[in-house]
Amino acid sequence: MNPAPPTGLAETSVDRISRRQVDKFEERRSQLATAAIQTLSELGYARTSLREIAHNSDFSHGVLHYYFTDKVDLITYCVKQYKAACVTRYDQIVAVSRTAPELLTGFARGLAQTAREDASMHRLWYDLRNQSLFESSYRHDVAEIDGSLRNMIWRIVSRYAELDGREPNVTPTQAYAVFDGLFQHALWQVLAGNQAAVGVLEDSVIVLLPRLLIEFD
Amino acid sequence: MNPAPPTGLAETSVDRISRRQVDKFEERRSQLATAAIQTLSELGYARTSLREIAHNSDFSHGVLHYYFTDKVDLITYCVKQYKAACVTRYDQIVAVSRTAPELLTGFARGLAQTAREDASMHRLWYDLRNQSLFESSYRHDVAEIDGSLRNMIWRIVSRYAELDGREPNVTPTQAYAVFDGLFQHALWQVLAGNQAAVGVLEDSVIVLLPRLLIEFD
DNA sequence: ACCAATACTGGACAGTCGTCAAGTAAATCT
DNA sequence: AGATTTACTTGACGACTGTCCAGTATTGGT
Repeated sequence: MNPAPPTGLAETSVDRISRRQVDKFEERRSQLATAAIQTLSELGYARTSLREIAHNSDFSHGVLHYYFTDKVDLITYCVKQYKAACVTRYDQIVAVSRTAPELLTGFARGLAQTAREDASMHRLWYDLRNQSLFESSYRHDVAEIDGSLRNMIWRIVSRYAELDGREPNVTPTQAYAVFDGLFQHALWQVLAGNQAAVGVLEDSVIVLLPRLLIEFD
Repeated sequence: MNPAPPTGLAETSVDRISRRQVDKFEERRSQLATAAIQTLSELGYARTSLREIAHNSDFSHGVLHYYFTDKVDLITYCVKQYKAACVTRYDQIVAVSRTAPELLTGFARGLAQTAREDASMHRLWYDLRNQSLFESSYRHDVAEIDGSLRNMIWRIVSRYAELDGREPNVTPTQAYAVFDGLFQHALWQVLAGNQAAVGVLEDSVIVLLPRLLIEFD
């Protein structure tokens, strides 16, 4: 029923057509996934239904089974799409920072801004990560995103160490766990109404990141 | 319909009777909550139904509305009951440790053991904490438990500092966020099948706790 | 203009959900 | 022992769920 993906290497006219179809197909999938992500971030996994997702899109509920085989397929697709939008966020801070303090404050401010402005999006991430503890269907993709986030944090930590002329004294996993913990708690506070928590988060990052490097002798 | 709680100060015979009834009432509530917690820790919030909870108890599904007004009431009760069993866990380690290294290894080992043996229980905690980001009904009780856990961590950190003759250099919130982050990531690994993660957790705690104190000059 | 393939709608399905109430069993009191 | 309250069961209710499908609108090739 669904259009087949492009098959051969030589691009015949048939292939060109089917590729255009596949592009449109992918485009709509992405569009529906966006509506799904919005719904999920508002209601949470437990209370999100396919009908509600469709209601937040321009289409009826039946279309979801035209573009996705089932609910797991849809949400898996959402998780992957979320990743693409999220992971590269801090690489620019790494790129532009010329000194260690500059990178430090930039990173801290970036995390704080994310907690302030993208709170719903990130509670969705934590919700889905938690779902993967119960439904193994999501585990693989969640692990992939988690790894990407860990790498992102590590790029920051190791670049910070480099700019400061020192060496990291923790593993990537440890660094990620620390900042993830800080961010998560700030997020909880923010969503509970405590806007001041983003300032606390910012300060915490500034205090703790330097301590993840080896001490001066 | 439900027996009233004890009313007055002077304990008449009527009061004694009603208190006995209240005790039995509370006992059964606790019993049902235990079945609910077991179910929740196995299936997660999103897939736990009242019928499944009743199925994991000795009673039929109708009884749940005899002892709880609705689902929120039941789960709120579960959250509170969970707290009582969980929070005091590490205080004994603080009490018996005579030296800083002893407390350090005891704490690290305790966390690792918890991640190994009570994994399902704790993924339930994270699941419910996450639910509270979407359903404000649970927010108050979750915040209370979170505060208790933070205090528990802080007792360990401050006692560790005391035994080591130094001072903590982080806030209670920061310390809690760090160890919560480490624990959560280890828990994810364990539930994904990577048993080695508990060793990593143990090492991480031993590496990081000392760095939460002010450095020697 | 016609036709076939694609895109989408909207209703129906079987199942499950939380909730409730009528009815039975058990315990308690007089 | 009989009467009354408490404890619990069972079946039902309407609402909602994911899934599927027959049918309609839309598109694009010829």
